[in-house]
Amino acid sequence: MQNRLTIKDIARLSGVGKSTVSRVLNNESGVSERTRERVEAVMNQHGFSPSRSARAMRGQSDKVVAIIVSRLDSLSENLAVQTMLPAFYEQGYDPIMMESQFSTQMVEEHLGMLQRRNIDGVVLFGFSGIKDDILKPWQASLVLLARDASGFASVCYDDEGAIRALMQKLYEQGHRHISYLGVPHSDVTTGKRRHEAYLAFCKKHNLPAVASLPGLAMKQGYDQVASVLTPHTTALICATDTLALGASKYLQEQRIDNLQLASVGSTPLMKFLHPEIITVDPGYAEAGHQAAAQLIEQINGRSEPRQIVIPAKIS
Amino acid sequence: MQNRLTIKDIARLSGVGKSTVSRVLNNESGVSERTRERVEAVMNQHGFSPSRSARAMRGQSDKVVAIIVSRLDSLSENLAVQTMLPAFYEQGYDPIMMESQFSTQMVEEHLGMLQRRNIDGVVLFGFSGIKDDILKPWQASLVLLARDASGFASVCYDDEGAIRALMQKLYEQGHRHISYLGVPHSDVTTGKRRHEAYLAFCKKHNLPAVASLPGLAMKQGYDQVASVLTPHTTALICATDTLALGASKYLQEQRIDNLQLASVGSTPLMKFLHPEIITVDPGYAEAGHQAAAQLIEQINGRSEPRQIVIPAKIS
DNA sequence: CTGTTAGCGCCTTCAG
DNA sequence: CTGAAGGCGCTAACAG
Repeated sequence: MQNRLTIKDIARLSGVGKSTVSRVLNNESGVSERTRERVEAVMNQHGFSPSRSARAMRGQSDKVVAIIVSRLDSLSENLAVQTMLPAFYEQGYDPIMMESQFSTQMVEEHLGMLQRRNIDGVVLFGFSGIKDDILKPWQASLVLLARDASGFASVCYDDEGAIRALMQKLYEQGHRHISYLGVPHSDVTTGKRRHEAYLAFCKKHNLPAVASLPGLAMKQGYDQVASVLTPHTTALICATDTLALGASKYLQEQRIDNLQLASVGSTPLMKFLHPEIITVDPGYAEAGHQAAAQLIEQINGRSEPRQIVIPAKIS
Repeated sequence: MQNRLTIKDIARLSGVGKSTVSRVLNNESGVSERTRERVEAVMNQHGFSPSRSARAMRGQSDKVVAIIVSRLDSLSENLAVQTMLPAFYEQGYDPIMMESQFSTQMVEEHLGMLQRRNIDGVVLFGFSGIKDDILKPWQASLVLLARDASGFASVCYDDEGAIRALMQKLYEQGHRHISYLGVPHSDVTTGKRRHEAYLAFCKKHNLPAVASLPGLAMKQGYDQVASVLTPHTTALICATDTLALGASKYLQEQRIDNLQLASVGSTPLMKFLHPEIITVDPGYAEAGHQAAAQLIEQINGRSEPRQIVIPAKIS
């Protein structure tokens, strides 16, 4: 870890000047093919790699980004992060992880810390309560996930499309009494948009709407399913897989098995525990990919903040 | 993000020399109280924070560590990482995340990458197949989690104690036909040690041992439970919560409800889905904490590689 | 095309 | 106790 070579060494070893080595290193034009090859040979031979810190000091960028997840054990966020990591590595960025635990205060603290560390960019998994002005300083180097805000880059799921797809499927199967278990409107995407999509479909097809919006937690699903079940109910849509997990536990306990469950989010756990549930994949993997790509483009100044929506795929 | 202040600015603003500012920054002795206060005042006033890269360049350490998890969605590893992150932040270390997906090749690649980046240390969640010689170069700055290897620092769970505690509990409840669902011996800790602890208990108390070691996956638990159920079986121990999840799905489907389940690993998901299962907490949270602490001590040269074992807590 | 010359922000002698 | 000078590894002008 100690006596690593420097460009100076490489220069000496290949009989050229430091700057030539630097040019080769950065694939700059204006180096003869012969010289380049020679220098590259020496580099490989010694397994040379330039000092990050030194480059950072000159270039202002240390090629570090942060990913702030809400919870490390969020099934959906995991899927997104899983595709994000390789994408960052590929471009030479080191992703550091932080957990917000759905606390705006933690987000603030983390962002403060990141700013002091002069980090290149941030992917933030959004949740309700985050105020835009906290994010302001990051406008140019932030990608919001699962949430959008005007002026900020974001990668969102197609909340409306996802719900509509599920409803459509159930409708085609003949269901006419479909209940809904969701999240309060204070959560704009998972809460409001999905619920409204449900209501819209019901209205359009003249179906009775029976809904409850307890929250994101499994236990809330478990506790509240009963409240949306009527004697006519034949199907139930859950806004998230977590809610569906809670709901189905209740249904199982009550031995209610004449109900078609459907939910947004086809995580592996869900697929395994309840393959009978109709799910729609909001495209977590794709979202992770896009978020990383977008952030990198922004960092390199090759893109303005864009708002991306991932199409949902029924599965 | 652009024109941050430097110690030079602070020096000018407080009417001292750069070196004095540097001394204050590093809490070095040999600065008069008055000067120190003045400089500190200016620093706070301007929210000054020194450039990481510049310090790194001089000091060799950029205060970055890596955490290599096997899978981002591992419930147990998540719990450990959750306590690790704050511990690292507190000491000024940035933890970057990597996923090995149980592939030794990925581990190699990641470690190579980390070495090139001149990182300070690594926490590696071990699994079977990792060869010691790959880790050799990291001997001084690596902490192995959930696995041990001679010469390396490690934080392990008390596999034997955990199983014994579960067996003891079941035994006290009157169970005499306890089956076991585990992991192959190629996995030394979760596989071999736990299984042997089971066998030892059976032998000591003269119980019949009925076991199968399918693997780590939920589906394997699901597929293999049947093979360890005899007409006499009244209890079943699973080596991991994941296996237990798979097993209990099968039992539920078969409407087998006269079986006491027990498992190592009391993750929140487990607690929620199956509160009736007897679990023992291997101390994931504590392990994360200790791993971070140990790594930091090693980096600072304040500790040799130690092998730590976390006591299991029945819950 | 290539080498030389300055720094980037910080820490570390070495003189005052 | 404090300031000035030098250098860490690299990039970016500027000369050849």
